[in-house]
Order: sequence, then C-alpha cells, then structure tokens
Amino acid sequence: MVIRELRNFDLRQIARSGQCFRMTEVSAEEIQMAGLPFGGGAYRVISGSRCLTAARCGGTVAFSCGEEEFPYWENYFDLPADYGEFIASVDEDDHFLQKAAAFGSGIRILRQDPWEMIVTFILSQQKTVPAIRVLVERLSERYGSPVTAGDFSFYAFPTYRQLSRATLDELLELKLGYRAKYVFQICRDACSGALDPEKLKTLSYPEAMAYLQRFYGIGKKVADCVCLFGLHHIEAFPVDTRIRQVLMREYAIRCDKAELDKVPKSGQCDFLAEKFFLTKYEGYAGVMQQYLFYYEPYAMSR
DNA sequence: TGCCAGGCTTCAC
DNA sequence: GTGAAGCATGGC
Repeated sequence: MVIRELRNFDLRQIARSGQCFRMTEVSAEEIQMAGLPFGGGAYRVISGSRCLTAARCGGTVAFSCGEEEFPYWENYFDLPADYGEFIASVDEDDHFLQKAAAFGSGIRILRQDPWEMIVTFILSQQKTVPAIRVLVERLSERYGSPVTAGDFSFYAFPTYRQLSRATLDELLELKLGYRAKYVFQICRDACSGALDPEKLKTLSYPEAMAYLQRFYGIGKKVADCVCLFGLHHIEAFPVDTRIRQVLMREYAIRCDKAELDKVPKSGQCDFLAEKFFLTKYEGYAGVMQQYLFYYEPYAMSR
C-alpha cells in the first residue's frame, strides 16, 4: 500500500466527471479486504490490464498498489500537476466558473490509453454516462483478456487486435447501435496501421485533431475528448451538448449582442469557447471544461 | 409517448 | 459551406 498526502484530489469527483468509465465505488467490505483505511469512501479503477483500489482518509489517500507500481498510477492521476494553480487562475469576475472550479476542485485530467479513449468516445455519441459504462463493460467482457488481481477479477479493455475479431453483427448484438459500424471500421484501420496509436502519441494537439478526424465515426468532439483524456493535451476543449448549453446560457449574455449576431448560429458556441476559455486559459482550457461539465447538472438542479 | 443523451455522416441546396 | 435529416438504444 502507498499513502500520499494529496490536495485537489477527490476520487468521487473523478469517478463522476465523465472522463473515465471503469471507475466504481467499492463497498466497506471490499475496502477492508484490500486492507485500506476506511474513511471517506473508496474507488476501484481499471486501466488496461491493471486494477487499483484507492481510498481517502483525512488528508491522505491510500493506494492499494506497491511502491514499484505506484509511478504508473501517479502518472495516471496526473498527481505531479498542481491543480490549485489552475483553480487560482480562474477569472475572479467569472462567477459561474469560480463556483464550478470550487465544486470540482478535486478533479484530475486522467492520462488514459488513447486506443481505449478512441473506442470509448466513439461509443459515447448520443449516450448518457451510465449507458457508456454499460457498453464499455460489454466490449471488455466479450473481447478483453480476463485478469485476476487478488480477490478481484475483471476483463481488460480489448486491444484493437482483440476487438477486430468482432463481426459487425456481433457489435450490433451488443447494442452499439449505429456506432457499431464506426467501431468495426476503426478496428480495421488500427490493424492495417492506418490508425497508429503510438504515432498519435507523438503528435501535437492540432496534428492529433487533424489525424483523428480522418477516421470514420470521429468528428471534432470525439477527437477533442481523445486528445484531452487519452493524449493529455489539456488545451483541448470538447464542446458537447452540456457544454453548449452552459456556453449559450451563461456566456452568450456576457457578449456584446451585435458582436455575437455577426457570427453564424452554427459557429456561436465555438466563438464563445474561444472568447471565454481557449484564449483566457491558453494551454489548459480542458481543465476548465471539466469543471463546467461536472458542475452543470448541479447548477441546473439548484 | 415523446424527448434527450460527452455526435457523426450523408445529402440537399 | 451550411443546415437538416437520419441514425440505435435506453432512461425518464
């Protein structure tokens, strides 16, 4: 077990932030079985063929791995980065973002596997977060390798070679819907080498965006999510339906109306994102995007 | 029953 | 190049 004192690190917030779909809360029994302190709840994360249980207890977080494996998870959770600095940089006049950043102050931008992010965010189209979890688990159980870690067994997310064994009919049977043909094709592209996740890792953000959008089923939003959550290009600012609602409700009114009216309707969201986030938080707008995404449902329920 | 969800492709204009 | 239609499925 590894114990670290950590600020701006909240497992519950990370699990619910919509960037990872294989992070689940574990019971008090399981926490005890893992030998972790029982304080503020614990979560299990599956990343590739690895699995970790982490629990907060006061100001510290206990990780179920040994010191030799900890560097992997330290990188996964982006622990060396100071998210307090990101939060401190929020425009003091932007009250909505101030509240959002305070509300999600324990969120981290995870460093996840690019291939897993490509497939996961192709699946995410027109789906709720719980529905995405179901599809990711289905693909893993059907095509991924079984792994046993102590008392816990799970299936790793399938590699592109494993997933390429799926026929289009099988993917349809797993209820991927119209996304089935996208997943089917992306597996062929990965096997042929047309899509090379290793090459993708070497590209800059603009290069990665252009590269990803060449593939069937990947548009701007999915490409941005892959960049943000799979390549750690934290300058990426994915605009989905939720972010669109926030921008149009909270930020359009801060614009000079004549200025906004000059922009075609279809481009107004991008205009607002550019004006209030990409320019202001150049190089790390994606962190702010996560605060907005996480806070929005709570803001609306109040 | 109808609407909506971490959208994308296709097609008409 | 722009905008609308069509696409699968599940939850509310």
